Amino acid sequence: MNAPSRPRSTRARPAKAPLSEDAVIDAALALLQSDGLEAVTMRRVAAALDTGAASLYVYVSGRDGLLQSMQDRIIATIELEDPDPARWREQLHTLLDRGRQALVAHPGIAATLMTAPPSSRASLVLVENMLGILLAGGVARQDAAWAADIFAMLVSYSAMEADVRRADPAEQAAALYRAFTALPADQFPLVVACAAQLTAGDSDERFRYAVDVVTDGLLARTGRPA
Amino acid sequence: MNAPSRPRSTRARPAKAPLSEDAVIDAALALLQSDGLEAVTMRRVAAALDTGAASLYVYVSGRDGLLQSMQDRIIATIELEDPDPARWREQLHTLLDRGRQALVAHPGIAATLMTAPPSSRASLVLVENMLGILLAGGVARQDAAWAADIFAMLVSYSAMEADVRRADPAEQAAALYRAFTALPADQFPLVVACAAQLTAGDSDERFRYAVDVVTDGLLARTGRPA
DNA sequence: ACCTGAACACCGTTCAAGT
DNA sequence: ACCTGAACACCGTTCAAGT
Repeated sequence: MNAPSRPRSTRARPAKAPLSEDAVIDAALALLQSDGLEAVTMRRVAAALDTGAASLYVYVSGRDGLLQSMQDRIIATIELEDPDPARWREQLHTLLDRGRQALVAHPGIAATLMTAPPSSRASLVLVENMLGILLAGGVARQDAAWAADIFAMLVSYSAMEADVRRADPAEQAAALYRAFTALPADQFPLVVACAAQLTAGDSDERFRYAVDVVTDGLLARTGRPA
Repeated sequence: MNAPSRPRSTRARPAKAPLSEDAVIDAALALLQSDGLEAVTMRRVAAALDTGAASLYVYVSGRDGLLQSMQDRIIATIELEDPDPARWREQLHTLLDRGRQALVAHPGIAATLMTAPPSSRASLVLVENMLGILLAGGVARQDAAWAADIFAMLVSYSAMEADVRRADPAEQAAALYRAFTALPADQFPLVVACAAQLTAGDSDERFRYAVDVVTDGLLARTGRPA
């Protein structure tokens, strides 16, 4: 049973890549995309690699470390913008949208960004780029620094919202609208009156709005004494 | 060994409250405050109530339901503001600060708000109040509705940041500053140059800033065509 | 030197069996 | 009718024992 007639080229055992940190992260990302975040367990990732959970600890410090590495890999794929004072605001939108899309492409990862904010090289590159764009826009250093934090939060939050609303967002919004309008108007007059506004927009529109509001707020501060 | 001489009033067995949803939530909140979020397990909550985990399922739909109920209890404690056009901006800060403090007083609960946003009556009351304040400030309905979402996010995020920075925030900021200034200046010129700004401010200051920026952004839009 | 089976100390949730 | 012990199907992590 051990001398198969299958042709044995130099690549006879094709896939079965040797274990490595990258292989572990790849397997974990594949699992994340197919089965969601709670499927990313040490045991399941190991099973996907045809080994036991214990073997992963050679390449990864544990589940939290693995999640961090996954974040880094995703963040590193975000293409940067070369700051241009003539179109900085558009560049900001482009960069943040790319970040949001990278997270949305990996459902569940956004939630991990909130509990364990990334402090990796990849995220620093992003901060550097964001600072460049904001400073190109004439935003003061302190404002740019604190705004970078706010924008990062908007990206994560919006991606999380998109994760939650993935299934039939229009129907979810409609259900929310019905729930709001059905509330007792004497107790929730404004929620009832603003039901349409509260449920308006998909997560792209809401994201764009949030970025615009913060940007407008920054501009309102520019050149104004602290 | 079973007939103690201790005086036996009508309250001989003092604490041992009968199980109820409130009792379960109380026990869970106590555990949250003393041992953190990961200590809030069905088994440990049950143990604190001198029973088995299975007994909790009569009063609570499961761990997620329990966490939701805990959120609601905390949110319900937030005192509201009576919207006044003359001082709406101050009222907004007051309300949001109260929300933030309520979350910070229960370390770990903020993280659960991000993954499972509250849709309870208590949070609707808060949205109603926020809308009232913003509309009193002359903010347009659509802006107020979307801004309510952004402010809620700022509150949760800031509380989460405070949770993370609980231990020695000044030293953490100093360590971050050292890390930033130690970066290669050719690759991260702006992060190095803005190290002081990036690490400036405690979480109260950063929170106040974020609320102010968003408010300024809203005002910049007020009366401006969409 | 490298890898891993089996164990440890936990989880949330269910349900048959008890009172 | 109410409660719960014990079981089920999982976790992350460690480490002695194997190759």
